[in-house]
Amino acid sequence: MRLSRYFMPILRETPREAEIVSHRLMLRAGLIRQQAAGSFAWLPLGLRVLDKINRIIREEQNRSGAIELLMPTIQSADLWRESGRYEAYGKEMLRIKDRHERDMLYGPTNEEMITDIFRAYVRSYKELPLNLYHIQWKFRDEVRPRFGVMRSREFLMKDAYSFDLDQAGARHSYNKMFVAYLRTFARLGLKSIPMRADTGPIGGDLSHEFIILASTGESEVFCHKDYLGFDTPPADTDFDDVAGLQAIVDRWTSLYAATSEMHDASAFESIPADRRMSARGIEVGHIFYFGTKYSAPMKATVMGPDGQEHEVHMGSYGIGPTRLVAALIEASHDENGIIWPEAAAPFDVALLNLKAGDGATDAACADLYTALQAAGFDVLYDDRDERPGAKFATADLIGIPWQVVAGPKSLAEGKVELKRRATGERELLPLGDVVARLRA
RNA sequence: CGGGGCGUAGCGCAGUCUGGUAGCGCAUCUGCUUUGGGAGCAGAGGGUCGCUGGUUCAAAUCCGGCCGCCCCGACCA
Repeated sequence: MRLSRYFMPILRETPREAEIVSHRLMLRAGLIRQQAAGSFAWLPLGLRVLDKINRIIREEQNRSGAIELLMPTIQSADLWRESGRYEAYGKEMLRIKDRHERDMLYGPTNEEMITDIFRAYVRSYKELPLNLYHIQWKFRDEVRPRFGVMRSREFLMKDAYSFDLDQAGARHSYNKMFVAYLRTFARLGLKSIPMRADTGPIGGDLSHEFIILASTGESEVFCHKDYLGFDTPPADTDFDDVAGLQAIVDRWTSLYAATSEMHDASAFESIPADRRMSARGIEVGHIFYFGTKYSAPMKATVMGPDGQEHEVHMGSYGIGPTRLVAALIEASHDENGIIWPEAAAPFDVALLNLKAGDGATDAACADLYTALQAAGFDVLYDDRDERPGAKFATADLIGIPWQVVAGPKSLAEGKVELKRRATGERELLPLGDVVARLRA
């Protein structure tokens, strides 16, 4: 993409409304624009990041056996009356009437609707297990939206819903998502730690929040330091291996880890002092098992091998992609701007033409641009007629992992400079070596 | 929902206390010079001062009502 033809409205100064670093940087780098309290337009650069995140989420959901569909944002109140939540859900639910005065709502979540879809088609235990997910906009009318997309009213959510014949099956479904989440966050360059979460009236141990560590995180977390060294389950993990998955989950839940709400000081104190870690974190995922909470009132049943109808055991599993964008920035930035992990970066390489308009420099950049694209890299080519300083500042701000800097000075020797955004390391290398170096 | 704060040019701000014809920086446009860490000079354009009543000869400024946004707390992915 040629920057001169792109739409990337960066801000030199920080808008007043932004307090936390991710919000400031998202506005400055032209990722989002606020349209109302807790409601944001995703500008081209931000949308690229969101798409990258969604792609990884999809790959890992699919790998675990979950199946994607897409449900509407506007739902009928009738379904929610069936589950009893139309009355139970508070003012966070945005209630709407259509032209016929029918009660509608903008979905804050989709348990009722997915249960309706399930019960309409699934009759037999032989069709289980089943896990259906979608990535769809949600709306929760928060009393006080804040921190940009970290806590907005409209937000994107990947929500998956599992259906099983019994609790043992549901546990395995839960474990699949548990492992898929570990892999998803790891691929985004994040260290996530599953922490026991409140299971509400259901009880049991099947609810975890996935927390990533960031010094500016919203909540205080306490955990055993050894989690930092745990390996991520590999790509070839067998999701049908019940015992194997359980072993992974057991390991990842074997040590103490809790947010302040679930914190047990005495349990924490029993960890050797040098293994204790208290830090700040951001919740990026939440999974839980809730049994027959919806299948019972909504009569979602299947015929079991015993010839009896069984209410299915369900679980739901959420990740907030829009919130993840902010979380990535909170976890990775410096005073100059964003530092994207390669997997989520809007572009792979920023190509800086330090003297646009100069024949030799333009020609060298054009060649590099073509070669990098041919090699499969997403390249943002800064071909604007700007001073070098402005280009460096822009590239640092938007956080593209690699900068290829081409100016008359180095080109005179047939070389360009390669800078790694994360570390600031620079190296001079011959024009022809750039593609190979980036591939390494 | 309780407490606090802020609405003046695209962005960041001054001006409000003490009423008197709306200003600064950045950005934008034109021209020239410049080109390895947010350039210089010269010129230009851009504002119903959030909205609405009122007081006054006169309101960004004083008074009332409303709207929007932000921060802290309670609540949440």
